[in-house]
Amino acid sequence: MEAPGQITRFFPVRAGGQIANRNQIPNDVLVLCSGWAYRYIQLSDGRRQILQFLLPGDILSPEAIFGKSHLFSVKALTEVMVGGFSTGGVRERYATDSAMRSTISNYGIAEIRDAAELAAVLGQYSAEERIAHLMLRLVPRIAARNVIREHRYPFPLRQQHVADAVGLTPVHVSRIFGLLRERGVVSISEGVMRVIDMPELERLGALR
Amino acid sequence: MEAPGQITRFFPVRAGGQIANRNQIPNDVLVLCSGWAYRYIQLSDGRRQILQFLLPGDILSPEAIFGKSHLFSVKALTEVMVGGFSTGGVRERYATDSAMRSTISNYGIAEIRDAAELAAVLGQYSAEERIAHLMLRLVPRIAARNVIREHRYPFPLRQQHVADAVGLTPVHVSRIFGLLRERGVVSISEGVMRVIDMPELERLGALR
DNA sequence: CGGCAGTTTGATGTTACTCAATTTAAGTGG
DNA sequence: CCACTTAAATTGAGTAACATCAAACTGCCG
Repeated sequence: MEAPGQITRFFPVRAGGQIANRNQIPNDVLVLCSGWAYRYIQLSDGRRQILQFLLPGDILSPEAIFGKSHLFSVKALTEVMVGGFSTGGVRERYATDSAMRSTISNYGIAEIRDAAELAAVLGQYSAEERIAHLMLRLVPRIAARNVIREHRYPFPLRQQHVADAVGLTPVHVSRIFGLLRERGVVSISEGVMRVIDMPELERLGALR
Repeated sequence: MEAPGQITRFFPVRAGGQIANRNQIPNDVLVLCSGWAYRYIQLSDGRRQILQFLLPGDILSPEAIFGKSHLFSVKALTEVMVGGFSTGGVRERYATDSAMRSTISNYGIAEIRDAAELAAVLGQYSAEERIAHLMLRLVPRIAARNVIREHRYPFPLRQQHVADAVGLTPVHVSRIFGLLRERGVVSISEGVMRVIDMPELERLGALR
């Protein structure tokens, strides 16, 4: 067996490309090395729910650690590089290394928390609140990976992605974007999100 | 230290009573021994999202295993009995017993899957589909714990609980219940859910 | 019998969806 | 550099789904 923790694959995926399919059995634990991706659940009638946007360093398929079939499908949003660790190696370390166990269990708990908060937002929040919440969650994650000047965050999502993430139509997302821009809260265009009034964004979107 | 896996507390909670609060640090890993309870996230303006209904045998607070603060609040729906295991004991077994690790990690994965599916339902499904989905998920879980005759399932939820679980108002839940009853799909009254047309219920509520 | 919590029903209001047209932005090939 | 094409975003008008408000009804318990 190869050394645990070793990257066994490293490959590019072009923007829009499929990286994993729900219910398939994974070969590796996949990690996003560069670019953006997203997890989603596809319904047979064409609707889909985007569950999480993934940034460099994120694990694409946490369930793969335990050799279970994929819980979600994953697609590349931009051009990405993906690294793959052998599941065997990771599970080996999970069994023997208590620091690794702690890392993985914390990761799992964060996943549960995020999914539950998303459910609360989708169940209870209005269109405006949902969109504000999405922005608010992305801001610190983008900031952790990019140099941010003048509150301008790289933002490669199309309005269709936002719509699928918050359970609205792209048309309605466009209207809300217009509203938020007009009211001087955030302004999204040309792949950049500019946060103008952070306190207001928090008031709208924070989970309290 | 007490023997791991030992029940250290065992206590009743009356219907409607609080069992755990989000963000508090848990003392024990709590297990529901009898009755119904539910996990939810409470918002400061009074709205709340019910995330899961809990039946006997369910762990009320899975995150407690790792000593993290509660991810959700928990309330008793009916009168319940709750058992508490010391977190220390469970974590001890988690570290040393690989079967225990596997059980817990599977449990965690199921939690992530359920929360993600809930998010998909809340984000994408119509009122009717959401309610059908809720019923559909409950049916096998109720059946595993009760003798079912003539497709009649014990169902202690008030319409307010259903509303908070699917993100609708109680008034609208009442209308949809009326519709489903009239169309001969399911009929809910007096604490009993009667499934009349299971295939139709699946067609409406299954996640495909 | 009266009171209370929960459900049902009706009327009306609001939010978000649908459909369709227009504008904008970003290529692409001449 | 400029028509031409195409994908994405915006805007408007009409509609459907769900919320709100309020009243009536039900079953239950004292």
